[in-house]
Amino acid sequence: MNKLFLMTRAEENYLKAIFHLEGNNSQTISTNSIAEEMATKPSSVTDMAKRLSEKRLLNYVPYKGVSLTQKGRTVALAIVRKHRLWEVFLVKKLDFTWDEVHEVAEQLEHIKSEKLIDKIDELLDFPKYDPHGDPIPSKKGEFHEHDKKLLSELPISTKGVCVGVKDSSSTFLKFLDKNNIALGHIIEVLEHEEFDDSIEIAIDGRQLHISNQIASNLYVKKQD
Amino acid sequence: MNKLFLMTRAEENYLKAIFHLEGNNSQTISTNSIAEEMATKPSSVTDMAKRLSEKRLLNYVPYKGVSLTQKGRTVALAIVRKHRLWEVFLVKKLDFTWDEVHEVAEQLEHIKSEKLIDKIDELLDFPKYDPHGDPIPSKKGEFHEHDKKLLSELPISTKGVCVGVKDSSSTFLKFLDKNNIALGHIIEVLEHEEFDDSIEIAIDGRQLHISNQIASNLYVKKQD
DNA sequence: ATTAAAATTTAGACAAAGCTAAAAATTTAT
DNA sequence: ATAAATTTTTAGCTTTGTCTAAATTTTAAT
Repeated sequence: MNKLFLMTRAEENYLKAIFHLEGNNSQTISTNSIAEEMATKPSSVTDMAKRLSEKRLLNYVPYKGVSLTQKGRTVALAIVRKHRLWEVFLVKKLDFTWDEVHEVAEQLEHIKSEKLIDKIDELLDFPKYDPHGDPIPSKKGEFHEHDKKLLSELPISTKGVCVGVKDSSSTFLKFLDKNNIALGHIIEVLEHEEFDDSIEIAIDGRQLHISNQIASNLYVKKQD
Repeated sequence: MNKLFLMTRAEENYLKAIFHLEGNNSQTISTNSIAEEMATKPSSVTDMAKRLSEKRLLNYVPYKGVSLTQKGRTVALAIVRKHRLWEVFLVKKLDFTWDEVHEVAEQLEHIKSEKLIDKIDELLDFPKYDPHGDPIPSKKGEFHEHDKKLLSELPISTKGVCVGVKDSSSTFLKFLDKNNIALGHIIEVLEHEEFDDSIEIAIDGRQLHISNQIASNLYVKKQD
């Protein structure tokens, strides 16, 4: 029936990377940017672009770039779904911290068993977001992003719930842990230092001074 | 430190296959038998034998056969441990049946994360046997087989607890399910038909007539 | 509108892991 | 003990996915 099963690991990784690069804005993606994202060489990307184009997973126009076909997007969504569900599993069931999950999920996302991932989904009670606040596509590929904005864009004296991180590197996540900043916490912007765009925030009854670098990597949902 | 991490999937599968072929009797294994076990060609086995020998994971003497080195045995045990722990996980936590787990565990056994498998082990409360009654090596590689014998070898009027299956093919396991034979059940041999070596057994208060083919694929532990 | 710079593709190589067909070694049978 | 049969290895080829270096195309700059 569907040939999604005979995807190689490399092919899956390319589709996933392109999915991430496409983001919302659906422009065409350069081979160069894919190479950078995947820590490989542009010439390797070209090779793979041809193969995936053969398989109707990518639209590829030489020298112009690449975009996911409908079929390619479906495959990419399935992988992202698996990746994020495994992340939730690791955190909720095995007490991994949110900075430990990515590496392992990169492996687990390639396990081929529809039943397995559906059972994991069920075990976790069908979570909508992963430990970093990123949305988890449903079995049908539906998902919705939080209505979020960067903390750095939140006006003074307004409050927001922390709903995600932009940078999910281990160092950033560990910094947040150390400062007791976690998803679900309410943050109020108290002051804005014009000189370096750092801000003073209130969180959990504490006051904290954070750099713009931090604030522009934290997503908040504006409170009504 | 240890290079166990840069094993490829193929290499791991070879070591596992050789481990299974070695069994208790520690003779040298022919390339032919490995090829058969792995559904591949003897020439491919020779190639891999050389590579694994290079890596000090196998003792390989051309034309004479192959055996695991201590290092190779350690790697093989780690893979078997992962395979069997995942099988328990699938059955106990995700309601897979014992005939469904093998295929998925074949994939999961290659996930590289010591923390992951140790947490799974803990979540399952350090099981000693997998769903087919095979022993699970501990983190240190220790395990002990049940003191089992084949049901076909149990004398008349003696009882045994069912502790494992020899054949763990889906068809055999489904047959057992259909006849309500599961690990832990007590079986008494009532009669022995000399003509075809079939036997009459009592299990769960029922009486059942089973062929020698069945009886010689079921392990029991003799009751005291 | 040329030219220079940057991005992209092509060509050719390589490693892993497999295959087939032929050659060599070992075992078995007469 | 030799020939036949079997097992094992070698040699050479294939595919996947990568790389480097060279060639080509596109974009940017004067």
